[in-house]
Amino acid sequence: MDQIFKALANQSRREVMDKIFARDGQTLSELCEIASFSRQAVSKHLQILEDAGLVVTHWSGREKLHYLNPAPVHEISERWLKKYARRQMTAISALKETLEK
Amino acid sequence: MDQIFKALANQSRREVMDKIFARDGQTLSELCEIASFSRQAVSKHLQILEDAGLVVTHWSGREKLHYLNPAPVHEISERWLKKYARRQMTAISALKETLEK
DNA sequence: TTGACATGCAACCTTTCAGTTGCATATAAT
DNA sequence: ATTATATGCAACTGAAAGGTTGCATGTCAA
Repeated sequence: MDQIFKALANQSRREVMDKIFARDGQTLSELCEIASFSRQAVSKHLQILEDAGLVVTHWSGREKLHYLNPAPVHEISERWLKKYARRQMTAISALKETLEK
Repeated sequence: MDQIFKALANQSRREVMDKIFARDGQTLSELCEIASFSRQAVSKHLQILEDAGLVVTHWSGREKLHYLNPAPVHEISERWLKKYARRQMTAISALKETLEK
C-alpha cells in the first residue's frame, strides 16, 4: 500500500503511466520518447511502478513490453480514498459551522 | 495535484490523517499522542497536509485545532484514479490474453 | 559474423525528506 | 507575577530519491 502511494507520488512516473495508458504494450524505448531525461531514469521509474504492481511487463525478444495494471489503483481507491471521499458531501458545510463557533 | 500525491505518500502522514479522521478538531498535542516521534515532526507533517489542502486548521487560544478536508482526496479520486480504476473490470482478462500471445 | 539496437547493472552526484535538538513566543493557570 | 502549557522557528543530520554516465549483455538484421 505504501509502495503504491510512493510510486504515484512522482510526476514523471505518473506521466509514464499516462503514456502507457494511451496505448498498452509499449517498449521501454517508446516510453522514453516523451521523457525529458535518460532511458536509465525511465527504466528506474518503470521498475518502481512494476514493484508496486502498477505496471506489468512481458518480454518479446529483446523488447520489454509494458502494460498497465489498474488493480492497485482500484484497491487504493476502495480501501483508502473512499473512506475520505465519502465525507465530501457533508464535510464542507459542517466544517464551516464548526469554525464559526 | 502533485502536492496532494506527495503528501499522501508518507505512512506517518496517513496515520495522522487517520487520527484526525477518527475525531475532527484535535489539537497538535493530541495528535502527537499516537506518534512515535517528536512533536516537531508531527507539526511538520501537519504543515505539509495543510499546504496540500488535506487538513484545515483553526486557532482557539493557544491551541491549534485540526480538521480534515476531504475535497482534495475526492478530486484525486475523480480526476486521476477513476480513469485507471475504470479499466479494472475488463483489464485483467484482456491482459492475460495479450500476454499469452 | 559483424554491427546495430534494446535493455540491464552499478557507481556516482545532488537535492529532497524525515526526523532531531535547542531556543523563542504566546496563552493559560496558580 | 510566576510557572506551566501549546506551539513555532531554525539549524543540523542521515537516509532516500531522482537523475546522470559508463560499461556489459543479449537479440536482431545485413
